[in-house]
Amino acid sequence: MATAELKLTKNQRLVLDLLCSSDAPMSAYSILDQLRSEGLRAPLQVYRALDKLIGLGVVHRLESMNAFVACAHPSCHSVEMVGFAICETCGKALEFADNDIAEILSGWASANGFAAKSTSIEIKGTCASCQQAAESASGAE
Amino acid sequence: MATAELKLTKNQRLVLDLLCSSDAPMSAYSILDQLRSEGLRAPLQVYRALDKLIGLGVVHRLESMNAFVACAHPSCHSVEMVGFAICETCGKALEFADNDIAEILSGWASANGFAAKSTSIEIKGTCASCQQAAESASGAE
DNA sequence: TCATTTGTGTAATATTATTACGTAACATAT
DNA sequence: ATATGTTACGTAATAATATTACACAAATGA
Ligand SMILES: [Zn+2]
Ligand SMILES: [Zn+2]
Ligand SMILES: [Zn+2]
Ligand SMILES: [Zn+2]
Repeated sequence: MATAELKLTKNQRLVLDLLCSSDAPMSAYSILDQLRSEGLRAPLQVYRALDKLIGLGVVHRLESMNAFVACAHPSCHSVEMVGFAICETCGKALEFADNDIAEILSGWASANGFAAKSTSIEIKGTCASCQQAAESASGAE
Repeated sequence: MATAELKLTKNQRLVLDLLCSSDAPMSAYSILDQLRSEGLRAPLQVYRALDKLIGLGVVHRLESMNAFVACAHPSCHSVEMVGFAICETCGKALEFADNDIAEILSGWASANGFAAKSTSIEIKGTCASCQQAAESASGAE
């Protein structure tokens, strides 16, 4: 994560560091709860920091979950197209980037006269490790 | 819209018909307000109807807007992959289906051991007619 | 210095969604 | 017909998520 050199305010830094240390997406209010000890008191302090970080591309919003996650990519913080595979069992979100999809989507957009600003792809399902866990559990019964 | 032959309850029918007659996505609470005259009183009545209709594939949820829209496709009501281009100016949502994208995404999923259940793609931007309106407005100044 | 932008803190409020509980309608198998 | 299981309904209360409004402070740049 090459976010250390970013010039951020105290609140923005707190939120970003927390998200980076989390292994799963967090809601704005759980971010707030975690940062009360650091002096944050109101939802707006979190939402403002999140807005800025999302604008920088170092945090993404998971639209389908009202949750937020640090960008998994070391440098290329895309705001234009972001994709996640979200496991409904463990709650983790795998970020992916796919040029082919980006091209098809921008092709569709230009063919339809639509000026795209940002695209979000969210796949819901079960991740590999949760599938294995489920298999071995049912096998052991 | 081939939804007439669907066997729905009164509340489900009310919600679906309202969404079909709307030219833009609606929030659950605006659906409720529109249907108060028909006897609906509580959010849950709307959410329950929406859950059912979404399960049938005749209504989609726009994750990024907390809004709901009737499926634009006459027969093939896909639950697996749905895509929308959402205009941030007029609020309308254009539904699209793209086999190429579905294939790439399912390819990514199987390569990563992820069992996908549903996928949502949401493109935010400006639709063709709103772009033209903006152009002619700036040209007229 | 002055003006502008950006960020902060607090309070109040708006919007979206769910839980809990009891009842009614419907299908269908005995 | 009656018992059973499933689905839907209505109401109330509450939880979870997000925004508006206002006043002030810090950083930025001419
Ligand atoms: Zn990213
Ligand atoms: Zn998992
Ligand atoms: Zn559809
Ligand atoms: Zn438009």
